[in-house]
Amino acid sequence: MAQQNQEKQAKGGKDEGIATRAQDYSQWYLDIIKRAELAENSAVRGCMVIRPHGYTIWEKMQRELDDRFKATGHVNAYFPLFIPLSFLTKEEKHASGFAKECAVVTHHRLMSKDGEVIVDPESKLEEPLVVRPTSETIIWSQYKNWIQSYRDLPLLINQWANVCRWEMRTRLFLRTAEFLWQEGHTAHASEAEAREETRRMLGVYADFAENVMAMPVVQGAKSPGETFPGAVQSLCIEAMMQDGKALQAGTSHYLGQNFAKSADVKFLNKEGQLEYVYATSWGVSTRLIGGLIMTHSDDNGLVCPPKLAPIHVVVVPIFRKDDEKAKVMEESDKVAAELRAQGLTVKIDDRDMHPGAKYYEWEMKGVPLRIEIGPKDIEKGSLCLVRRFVLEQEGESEQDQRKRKKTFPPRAEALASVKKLLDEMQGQLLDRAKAMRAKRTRVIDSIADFEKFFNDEGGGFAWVHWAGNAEQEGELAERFKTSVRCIPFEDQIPAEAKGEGKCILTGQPSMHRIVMAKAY
RNA sequence: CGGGGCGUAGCUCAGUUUGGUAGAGCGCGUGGUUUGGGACCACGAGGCCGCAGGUUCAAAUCCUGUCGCCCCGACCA
Repeated sequence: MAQQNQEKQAKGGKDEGIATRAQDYSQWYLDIIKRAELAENSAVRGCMVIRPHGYTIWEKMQRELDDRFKATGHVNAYFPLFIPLSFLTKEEKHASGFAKECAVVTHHRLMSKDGEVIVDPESKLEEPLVVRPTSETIIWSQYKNWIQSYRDLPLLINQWANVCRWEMRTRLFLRTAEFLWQEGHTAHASEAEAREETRRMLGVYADFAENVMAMPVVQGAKSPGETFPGAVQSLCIEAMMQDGKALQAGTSHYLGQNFAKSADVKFLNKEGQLEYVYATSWGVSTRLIGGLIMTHSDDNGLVCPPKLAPIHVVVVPIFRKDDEKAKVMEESDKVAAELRAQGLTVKIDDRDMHPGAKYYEWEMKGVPLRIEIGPKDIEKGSLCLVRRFVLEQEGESEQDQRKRKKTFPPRAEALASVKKLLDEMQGQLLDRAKAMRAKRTRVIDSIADFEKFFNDEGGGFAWVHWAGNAEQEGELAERFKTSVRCIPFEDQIPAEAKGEGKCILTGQPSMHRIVMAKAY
């Protein structure tokens, strides 16, 4: 950003630019988060402060997801932040999977000494407490008391919580030491039912991603190497960001009887026999906000799908003199009231600033629709509607595109069209994201083409036949920084990628193609 | 955790080579003129130069340590 700002200053421009995607994609991502006031770093390494504009997006995500969880029969509950160390050691694979990234509480008291506050060495806990990296262990220790009979099943519980994973390298939203998420934990009387639940909740995530976030995803299973510690099988949704890298946007795990065994949770089935319970867990996190940014935003700032936009419409009053101001403000209030009556969130920006400055600011913050109201509009009985974005047309100048964003419909017509317009924009975002993904998706049958795709053509999703083992996957990771993102379900495979073939690396027969990509 | 870069006003950065009273632009406050794509004038507020030691008559500047941020690796949702 420094270089760009210097350029802008040299041109006499304003010191308010962000990096462009072409210049520096990761800087662009960070600039947007900062300038749209979504989040910022905190005094604690790796932990972020989610600012109101960002948190509102999360609240809207929560509402949409929670409604879907309830509609599929789940209820919310809350389990503790702290997990006794001994709990975490019960399930061996699970424990070793998280061992390297756990925060541990060892004392319970502070004291003053020589003017400083120190940890009181006398207050050492008998058993250290682990700050939850996920809650399977503590939840299942409780489920033991709740489940005796098949009549107690299925147990369908979700919790909204924070979790802590002590990451070496963090990035706002995508990977932070503490993050917010939901974790569903269900118990079932049969493997089939648990597997069905695993798949159902992945479907909920996919529906949410596409229809609320306007972010298309590929649904499938994780390779053994990427399976959740302690799970029998992990399912995932994978989205493609604008730089062609994959983002795991949600996971749903079939846990088999692993946690039931480690927590000793048995139930009496209809036949009167004791059996271990079958389990699932599934989660999405604030990482989705990172995915949202990298799917839709542009060089002017955040682009937010209307369904998640903290503000749907910003009204910018325009006036010169006091008598104009009175009329314009009155009309602005009326317009806002009529839109609010339609259930829309409307902000009137009446700050004493030039209108242009406000336009830039609200574009940066991703408000989908702007209404400019000035004396001319009142006189003509029309409104000036400005969309946050229009679909790109080739060879179009910035000026022309800006014009295309604006319309001046009669007042009544304008107010009646706002919801339709927002819906249309929601749809356009999904279409645009799908087109972007299609452009960076290839069916690939040789390592040479694979290399060309990732090294020369920018990369993306490569649909390849794969029969390699974990070690061979590692070889590709070393050479191209790619990994198996998911083993897609049959219905997720595009027509041109269907059918059997030979492994791209080993030449061994392969039943169907998988998705390889670089990943966040 | 390894390699590289950077920490000076809210932001972006000069100043560090060669030690000598802390700078610019933007932003912020007040007053006035302005307001249909980032307004202008005047006045003003704001920094123990990331932090802690050390060298020195004197440290933003030299030395040591430490913390944080960014980029690239390894690890990960």
